[in-house]
Amino acid sequence: MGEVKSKRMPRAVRERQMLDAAVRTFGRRGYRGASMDEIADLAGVSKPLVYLYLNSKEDLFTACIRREAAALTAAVRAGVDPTLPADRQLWEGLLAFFTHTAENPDGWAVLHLQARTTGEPFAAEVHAMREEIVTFVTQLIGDASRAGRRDRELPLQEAAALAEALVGAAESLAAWANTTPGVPARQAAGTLMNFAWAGLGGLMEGRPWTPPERAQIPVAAG
Amino acid sequence: MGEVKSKRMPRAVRERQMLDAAVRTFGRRGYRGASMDEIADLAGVSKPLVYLYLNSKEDLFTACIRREAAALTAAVRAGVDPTLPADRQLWEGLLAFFTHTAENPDGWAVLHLQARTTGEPFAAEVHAMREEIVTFVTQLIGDASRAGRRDRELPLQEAAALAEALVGAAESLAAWANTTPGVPARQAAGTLMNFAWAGLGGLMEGRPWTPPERAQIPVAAG
Amino acid sequence: MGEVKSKRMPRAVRERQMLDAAVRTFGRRGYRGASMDEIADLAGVSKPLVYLYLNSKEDLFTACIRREAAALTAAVRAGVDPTLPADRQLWEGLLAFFTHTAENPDGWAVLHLQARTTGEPFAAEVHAMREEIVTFVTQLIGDASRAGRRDRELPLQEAAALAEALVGAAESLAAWANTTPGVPARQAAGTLMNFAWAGLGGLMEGRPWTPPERAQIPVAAG
Amino acid sequence: MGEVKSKRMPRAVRERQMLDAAVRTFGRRGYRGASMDEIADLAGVSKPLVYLYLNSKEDLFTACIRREAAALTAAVRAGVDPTLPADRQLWEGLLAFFTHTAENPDGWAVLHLQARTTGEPFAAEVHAMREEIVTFVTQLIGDASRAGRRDRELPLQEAAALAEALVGAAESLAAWANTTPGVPARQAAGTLMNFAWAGLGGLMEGRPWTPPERAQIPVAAG
DNA sequence: GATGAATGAGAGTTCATTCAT
DNA sequence: GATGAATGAACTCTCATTCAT
Repeated sequence: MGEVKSKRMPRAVRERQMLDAAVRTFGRRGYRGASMDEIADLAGVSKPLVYLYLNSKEDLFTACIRREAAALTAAVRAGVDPTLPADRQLWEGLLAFFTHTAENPDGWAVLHLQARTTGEPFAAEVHAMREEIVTFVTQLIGDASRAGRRDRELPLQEAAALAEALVGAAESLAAWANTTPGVPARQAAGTLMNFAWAGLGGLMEGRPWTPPERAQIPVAAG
Repeated sequence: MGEVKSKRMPRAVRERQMLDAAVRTFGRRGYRGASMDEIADLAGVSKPLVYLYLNSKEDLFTACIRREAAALTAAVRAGVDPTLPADRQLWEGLLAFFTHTAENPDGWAVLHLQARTTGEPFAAEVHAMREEIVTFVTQLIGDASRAGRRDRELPLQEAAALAEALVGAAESLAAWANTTPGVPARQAAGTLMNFAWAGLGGLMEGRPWTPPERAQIPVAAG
Repeated sequence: MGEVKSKRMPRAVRERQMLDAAVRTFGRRGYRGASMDEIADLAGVSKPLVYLYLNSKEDLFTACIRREAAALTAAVRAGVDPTLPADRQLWEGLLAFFTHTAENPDGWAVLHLQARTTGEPFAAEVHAMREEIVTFVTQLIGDASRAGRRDRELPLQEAAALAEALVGAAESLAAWANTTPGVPARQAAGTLMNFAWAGLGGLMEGRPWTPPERAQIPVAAG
Repeated sequence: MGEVKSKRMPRAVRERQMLDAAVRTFGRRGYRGASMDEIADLAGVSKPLVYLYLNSKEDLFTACIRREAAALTAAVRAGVDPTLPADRQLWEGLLAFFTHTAENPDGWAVLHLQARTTGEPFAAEVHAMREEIVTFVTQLIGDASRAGRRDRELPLQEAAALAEALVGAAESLAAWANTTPGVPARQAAGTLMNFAWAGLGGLMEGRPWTPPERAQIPVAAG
């Protein structure tokens, strides 16, 4: 015996196989470049079964987006301890984010590259997830601001713009880290944390942000 | 009277019309989502003429990428005065970049969103342009570092990673500024300049980077 | 009732229908003149199904050539008894050849007219089959020569050239017999056999080749 | 000085250039495979000029057929001396035929391969020319028959069928001689003359047809 | 007389999607 | 529950043909 012909599997399992195949195919070929044939083949099922379970290409893509978005936000949430100070929370969130995207490159490609370029029904889906993260970061920045010097608290809109920049930088660095060999998640997170917290100015003046516990987080390599 | 049927135009003019239409269509629909029919219609010509002048969909897309990449780098180069100090150069470059992308949203979409997701022949084309910019920013960071405190000069690899983060942040902010109404190029550039130069830490401690001339560049609104 | 919509047939049957339609269409219109639409219509199926089963126009044409070439050589081989003397073998081969081409005019047109004019991938396919036949005839001529007067055995090259002429004459006569009404296969074979074996000189001197069994094979009609 | 831009040529010359280009292109690509663009390019003129002079692709192809057919029949006619005995006339005709087709391979391809496979308006054009030649050969065979033994004169229909076979063999040998290197026109004509006049039987019994002294065959070279 | 500019019509091919079994 | 059979619609690309200059 063996799994040569593993027919008659419970629906949930089959569905997961299909989504796995779809995420991989959409992530590499894009929405239009991916064909239902290829996805069905990769999932090891017939095409009509894909339609029976997932209705249409649109629905299938949406299901991929939702699953991957949920997985990413869950991973980040799970990595952050909300009782810690803001900078520590940010550090942990970044670490979780870079780790998850590195481990799920196809899922990340679906979210970051493909869903955003394929047009409205899908872009909105991703936008919602992103908004959640940006809001979280905005709050973090606000908290840190209040906990810092009292002279000048950052107004909300300013904090939002900064959160946008920070999240954008993280997204770009994730793509860069996934593409460039030898750049682990921890290092990407370190680079960005330094950049964000100390700024170029601070870095050049020898005042880097210092990560917790593991004393040395090198900015790039060395 | 009336330009109802403005036929028979010199080749150069028609070609520009076609590229304009193609950039707009590719930018909004993506490479595969765009149809040559739609492009020809939008350009006001017949499909065969598009093929006569631009050869194929691939060639047309490549021509779009090249034109837009050249326009963007030209705009940034024109905006920067290489005799100024590094932070001023960065500021001017960002301003030029945000201004140009705001004025050419479709061109920017082609470069940033579509070309990178459509696969190798095209992604490489954009990668070359981006590399040029990243190198420029890396040098800027290096220069600033050498001009600052001598205690610790940033190593090249560190500067490169920071440049990557900075460029990535700029790219993301450009998309954000183009999408969010009421965020002009100047403000996007200001936010990013502050973020990069002072860092969140610096900002929260009331040490923002101060832009030249026009005394106050508020981070977000104001 | 009625077979108005006889859908859902097994693949093998559909494939044969498609090949039949393709042979007919290619035979009459030529490779380029035939459209996949027409072939699909004639086969009673939709175009995508033709592509699903036969891949491309090129592959479809190649499949036609192979099928018809195999059928023709099989028919000739089946008609010839290799234990008989050379002239009897030639007679039987010609008879089988003219009979088969008369019964499959479209297949013969594909092989003789269309495949040879459509360019290299296809011409080579037919050339191989023809070579087989020419070789067979060359051997026959050589055998007959050895069995005849010993004064002068035909050298191989001469036999090959004669075989070429004989096969060429047969091909031309096949087209003529197929086009001219009232010229049955048996008569075409008789004419050629006389021409080949006795030559014009022998015929005019009243020394025709005499076919076996059925005493009288008239040269043309009568 | 210099023919760099040899514009403004008399119509007759331009037309000949176009026909030359057309014969070459049609001969190699076939009617449908040849594009008016390629023909105009090869002729060194613009496409509208081709249309101005030759009206349409159909007309152009017809013009090619007519010109090449006229040239071929003229060459054969010029090679034959009608005062000689029948076998000598046949020999001279074959020699002229093989010589002309060897010297005009594209023209021969248009007549023999392309025009016959492209469908009715064109096939009829070639058929007429061929009929002329077949009739000529039929007469030759009849003459020879009457001049030979009186026992049995060949009936007309028999002579016609033999003429058909002879012409068919000649056509096939022409293609073979043009394709096979090292087979000059004289040899092809010799092979066929032997085949036709003596027959395989006669050849094998050592009674070949003997060509006239080489001296007075001025058809090809000398 | 000669041509650059332009197109209507149709070709091969692919794909998301649905029955009938 | 699962699939082999089948298709409507759309897409890229080409070609013969014609104006306007």
